[in-house]
Amino acid sequence: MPEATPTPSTTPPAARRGAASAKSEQRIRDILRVGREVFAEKGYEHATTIEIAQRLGISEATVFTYFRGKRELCVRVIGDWYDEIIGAMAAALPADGTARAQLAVFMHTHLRLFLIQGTGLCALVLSEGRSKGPGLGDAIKPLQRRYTVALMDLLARGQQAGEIRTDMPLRLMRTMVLGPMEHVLWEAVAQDKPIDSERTAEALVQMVWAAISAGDTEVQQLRQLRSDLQGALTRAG
Amino acid sequence: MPEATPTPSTTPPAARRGAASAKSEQRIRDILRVGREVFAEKGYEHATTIEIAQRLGISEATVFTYFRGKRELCVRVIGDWYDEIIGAMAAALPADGTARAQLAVFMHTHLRLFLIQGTGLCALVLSEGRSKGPGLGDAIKPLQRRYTVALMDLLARGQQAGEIRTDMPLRLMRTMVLGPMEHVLWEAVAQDKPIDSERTAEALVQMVWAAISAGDTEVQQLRQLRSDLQGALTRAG
Amino acid sequence: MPEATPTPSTTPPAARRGAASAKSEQRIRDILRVGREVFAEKGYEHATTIEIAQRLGISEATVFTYFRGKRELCVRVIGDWYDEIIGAMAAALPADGTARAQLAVFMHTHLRLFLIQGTGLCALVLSEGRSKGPGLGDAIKPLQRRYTVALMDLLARGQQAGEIRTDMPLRLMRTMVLGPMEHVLWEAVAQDKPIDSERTAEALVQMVWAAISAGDTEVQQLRQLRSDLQGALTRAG
Amino acid sequence: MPEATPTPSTTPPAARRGAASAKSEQRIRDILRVGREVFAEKGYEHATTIEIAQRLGISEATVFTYFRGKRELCVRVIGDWYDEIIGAMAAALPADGTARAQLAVFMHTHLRLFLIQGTGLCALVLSEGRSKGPGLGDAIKPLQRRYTVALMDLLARGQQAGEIRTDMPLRLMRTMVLGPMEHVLWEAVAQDKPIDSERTAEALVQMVWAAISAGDTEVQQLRQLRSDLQGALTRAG
DNA sequence: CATGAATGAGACTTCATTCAT
DNA sequence: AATGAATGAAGTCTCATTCAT
Repeated sequence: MPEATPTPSTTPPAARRGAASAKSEQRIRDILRVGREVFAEKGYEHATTIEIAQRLGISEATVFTYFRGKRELCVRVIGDWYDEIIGAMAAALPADGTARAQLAVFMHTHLRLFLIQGTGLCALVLSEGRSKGPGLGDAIKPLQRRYTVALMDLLARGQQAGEIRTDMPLRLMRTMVLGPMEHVLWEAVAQDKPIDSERTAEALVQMVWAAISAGDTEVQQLRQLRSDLQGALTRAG
Repeated sequence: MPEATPTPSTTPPAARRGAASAKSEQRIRDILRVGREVFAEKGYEHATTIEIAQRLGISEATVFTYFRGKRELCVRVIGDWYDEIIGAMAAALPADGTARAQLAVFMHTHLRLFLIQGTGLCALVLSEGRSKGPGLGDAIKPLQRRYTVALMDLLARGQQAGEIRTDMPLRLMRTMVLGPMEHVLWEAVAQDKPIDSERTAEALVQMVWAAISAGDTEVQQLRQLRSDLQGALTRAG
Repeated sequence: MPEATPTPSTTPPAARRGAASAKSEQRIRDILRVGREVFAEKGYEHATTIEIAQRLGISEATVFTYFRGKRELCVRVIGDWYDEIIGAMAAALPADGTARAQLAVFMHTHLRLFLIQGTGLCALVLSEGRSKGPGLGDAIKPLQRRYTVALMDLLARGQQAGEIRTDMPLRLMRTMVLGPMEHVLWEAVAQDKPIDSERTAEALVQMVWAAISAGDTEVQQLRQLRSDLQGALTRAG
Repeated sequence: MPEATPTPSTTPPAARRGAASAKSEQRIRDILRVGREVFAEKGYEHATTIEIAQRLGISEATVFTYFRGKRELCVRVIGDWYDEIIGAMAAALPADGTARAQLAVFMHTHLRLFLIQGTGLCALVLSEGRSKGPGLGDAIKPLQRRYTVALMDLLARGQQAGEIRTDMPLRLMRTMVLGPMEHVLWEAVAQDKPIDSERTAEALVQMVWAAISAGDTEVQQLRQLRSDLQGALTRAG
């Protein structure tokens, strides 16, 4: 589905012909597929165009026939990947249900998606998300934002339903959801040790929910009291 | 204080330097300082030895007089930085106090430390933490472990004191603490927009504590707090 | 003829080259030819890849397109040279005949071959034959062994035929054959003065043969020769 | 004895003071001694001035206080070594006696001298004997010539005494003596396997003597006949 | 006299990218 | 459309050598 929308943001230098032939579309898909492999395995800097070409048994120059350069290819790879996980997440998230249930689905799905594709792409995105200069960062950020929209909506709806606490900015609650999962994924990457995504997700859901849920009224009020107090003390310095 | 222990892990090229004179120590400090800058700005791969030399107005060869190579310099840079933050954290953490108070100190200190030094080094460590080959990964991991020891101790003591839940593995609770903070730091890095470290830390502490506290205890403490407060107000007239 | 067997021992960098086209084969030959020149003139250490490239009017990078590195190129140069002389020697040596006749052919051919190709390669092989580290030594030794096999066979057959003394180890007799020739070649190299290979070879053959022949046999042969000669003169009237 | 004659061919840059102090003479001897070690182990190209300095526990610069540079130091090292072996050979060679006896002494002594010092210096001399450019070659050649004078005299006297054949140029007979010994030494170097110098020398003496001795009159005459015949045939095409 | 410190001059090697065929 | 071939630009690292102190 994602590749079905050949975002022409990346105009190949030569492939100017209006409609891409079936053959050339296949080529593009091949390069994207193998490019994803290589970038995931090696990271952006250590990936080489020649390795991508060799794995496909094609010439290095052919890669440049379809993509303006290494960076553009990588941007496409990451873009396609985001398209996939955004799509998969949309398909997995139930249209309705409690916020907690939706959060559970989100987190389970997130961990599964990121682990399924190997942790390489996860690392790629996390690593190259910065890289000042003319890096990939600028291309990646919008995608990340698009991806987190679903989570933000979920959280906002939870607040309106009174399930999720309202004394914290949405931004920070998003962090409470995504941060632990990224950390877990980093550990998996670093140790190259696959984790039990289901078990881990379930445990994290429990803790995250405890962190962001509205709790019963009394507790909520008490928390508000404490928060006010601390703020006052801080200001009083 | 951390640099006061000149870890001789970095032997100069062929042990050219015997006893470090005042001048050579200054040179080493200069190179480490500028190296930290450049590695933080550019990341390991994009940093170049020539840039480090040029910023100091010295010859590239001089850098190699004091450090065996680019990798060794970077390892030393990261090592010194870890020494600093581990030392600072040790100095900041109170010897006793409730687990919650200690956690609050830990998180406030963590965010402050990582933001003070610029986000570059944070990014460097997070990025190069993997890097299969003979990368920095192997040199960084032990440092990270050393750093998180303080947190693990804190959590374990909290469990023994009944403050922290015991139905979750320590590892995942560590993730609940570090994950959100890393995520917040990443956002700061990506948007190059400084965050209010104190406010953010306070909010995160509240949520993280809700996630990992023994629960019942929290309510009890809150009630105690309300009770104390009312008593105080009464006494204050 | 030797180059006709494109020993794929030298895999191009990351096997960039698949099937060798006519053009690329020509390039490889060019580089090998010039590489042979430069290595012969300068020796391994003093030869530079940039000089090889410049003499061909090509980029240094092109050299590395066809050869993995300086060492590999040099190994290939030496290997090809050995292939040539081993082939030439095999072609020159008669299948049968007395040991003395064969030795004469061997020595004449040896001197001619080593002088024809310039003494540089000879010096290269002799010089770099050691070079502890990861030098060329390990690559050269098997070739030298292959080359001397012909000589060893010759000597062994001579012993069995009773022509060559059996009171000395084969190894030392090989030394008696090769040593003087190498010495003569060294002198030629050092003085850059070409020698009369035929005359020198003939003289050396006589002395070497005196050193290794079965002795009694020689006298007998000489007497036979005189006798034959006298008979021939008589018949010739 | 050799170092006792501080050939001022190598004028140290600074040590201009007429009489070298005892202390500075010791320094020079130390550097020469260690330099010999290092050059012997590594060869000229792979030896580094810093290693020589480090083994002595002195500064690299100090080496340059006493020697103009690496090359000059190496030339002195080789020169001193030649002085030693020339002196040792002179001491070993008997003033009179048969040519065969003298040859035996010469060869035994030669092999012993070259092996005693390790094969490294031998390899150094043999290797760097060439090296065009501003190599060591030019400095080594005169020494080699000086060394071989003793052998040439020996051979000439043998001819006059009728012990050594006169149908070969002296130059080639010198080659018959030195060549096999160098070859044997090369093998020892290449295989790093020490050889039994006495046994080897004895065997070589026997063969070499067979090669260059006058033999009895009949044989000599027969050889002359054969030689004449071959020459005639060659000329006749 | 000894040396700590600094460096200029290269060497080898990698890779993304271009272009004629 | 595909590619063989070529390369510019850059980067890391080594070492003999100089000089002020």
